[in-house]
Amino acid sequence: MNSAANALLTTDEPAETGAQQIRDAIRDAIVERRLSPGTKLSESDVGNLFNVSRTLARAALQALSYEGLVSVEKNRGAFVAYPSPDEAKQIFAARRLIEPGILREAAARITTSEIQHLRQLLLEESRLISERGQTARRAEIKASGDFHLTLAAISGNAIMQRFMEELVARSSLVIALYGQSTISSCGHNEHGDIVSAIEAKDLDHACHLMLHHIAHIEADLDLRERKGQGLKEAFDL
Amino acid sequence: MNSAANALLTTDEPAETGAQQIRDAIRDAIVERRLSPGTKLSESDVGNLFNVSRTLARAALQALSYEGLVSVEKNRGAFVAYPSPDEAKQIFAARRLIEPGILREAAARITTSEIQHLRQLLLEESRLISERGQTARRAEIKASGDFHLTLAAISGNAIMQRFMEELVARSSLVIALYGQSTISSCGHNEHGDIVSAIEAKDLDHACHLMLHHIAHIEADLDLRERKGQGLKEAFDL
DNA sequence: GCGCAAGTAATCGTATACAATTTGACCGCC
DNA sequence: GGCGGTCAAATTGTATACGATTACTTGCGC
Repeated sequence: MNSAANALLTTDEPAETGAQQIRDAIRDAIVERRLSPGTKLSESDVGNLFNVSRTLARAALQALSYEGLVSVEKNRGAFVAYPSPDEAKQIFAARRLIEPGILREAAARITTSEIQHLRQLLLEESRLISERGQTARRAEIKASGDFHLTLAAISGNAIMQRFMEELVARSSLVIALYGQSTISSCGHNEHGDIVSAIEAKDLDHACHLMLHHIAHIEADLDLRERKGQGLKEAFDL
Repeated sequence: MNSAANALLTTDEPAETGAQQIRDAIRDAIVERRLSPGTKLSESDVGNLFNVSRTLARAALQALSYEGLVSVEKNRGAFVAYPSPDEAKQIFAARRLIEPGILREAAARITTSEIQHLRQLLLEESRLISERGQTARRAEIKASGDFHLTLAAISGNAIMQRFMEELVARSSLVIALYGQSTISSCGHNEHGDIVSAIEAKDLDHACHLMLHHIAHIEADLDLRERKGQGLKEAFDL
């Protein structure tokens, strides 16, 4: 749940308009890899699944297409996005470009209670890593992303926060497609090191660690054209 | 027209699906300040205006709300976004954070023909500045933004390009609301200086100029709560 | 005259219905 | 047997219709 992260400073409007709930549900499913890239998301099917009309299903899918999580092809349907290696590179290039800036901004505004909150997240994350089971894996994936999102939230810039939400979500897709090792966050807890550097007010070091962290994630990818880059829909299930 | 900018490397799908055409039309109107912040955009009115059903009008407005150009209020309607001073600060903070990175990326990949293209844009821009008339003013606003967008396009990162499109569009709204001097781009052609710095391969200087350029735009704003921040809809036309 | 309340008009939220396009299959023809 | 065309099924694109919520107005009571 990123509700923990959002609880910090997002202005939540409890009355969500149906379509948004569906959008969030599908997004969670994609980010947690319950939906594989390339999966067809028919408007009718989505509507039936959530017991709403095609109108709402369509709206939700359109919304997800704006975030780059699903690609809608004219008169053909919506599919869970299947990022190309080039797109993957762009996603991580964008993160390398953005995250140091967010980190600096966040470090300048961070309070002791927020640091505690971050440490809490890290604890939860490491607990999930040690745990077994698919649900734990999914929770871990989400927790790993929540660290970066929380940092963005602390930075106080809602726009950058939204950009990061998109980038983190799409990163999850890329890792699902091209990741090699079982899990994204490698052995050492690089997140913890970053927090420590922030706490020590060593921003340059923190940024350095962040860049390395992103590089490590990217290094775990095998970014080669999958067999059937163009005919990916062949087995879209 | 940013078609000139897009012509560089965006993959355009000529068959746009109705709603997108409307979205683009409204976005252009907002960016060119033919629509004032706070203006009500009723779904029915938009639909009638473009001779389409409310369905498409609604889709277009939803899309624009994702870009932050219109704000839809539940059961009340859609309005041209009325960015608060705080939002305005966040928009420019985001630009300061992002644009240097884009600049570096673009400078690393730029070709001589692209430099020529940029110079062409600058020429067109300065021509518009010297010209009189409202249409020239609107074209100038667009041209000023197109410089930044073209730079993003040259960077080769479609994601960052999209982020910049949103930021530039929203900047236009902010300037419309809080701008003091007649036009955003101040006296000296800072854009030209940036291109020169790029051409000279002096990236640090180019970034420096870019940051100053953004600062200059921001310095021209009077970011104080407008009278009636809350009752802005009182005279929404 | 002012404040409050109920009714009414307008607008959005959602569902359903119809039209257009694509896909896959079947059948005849070469 | 392979190839091309035509037809049917499925899916999306768009429009219309109905229900719900909000804002406005009108009228009554004070």
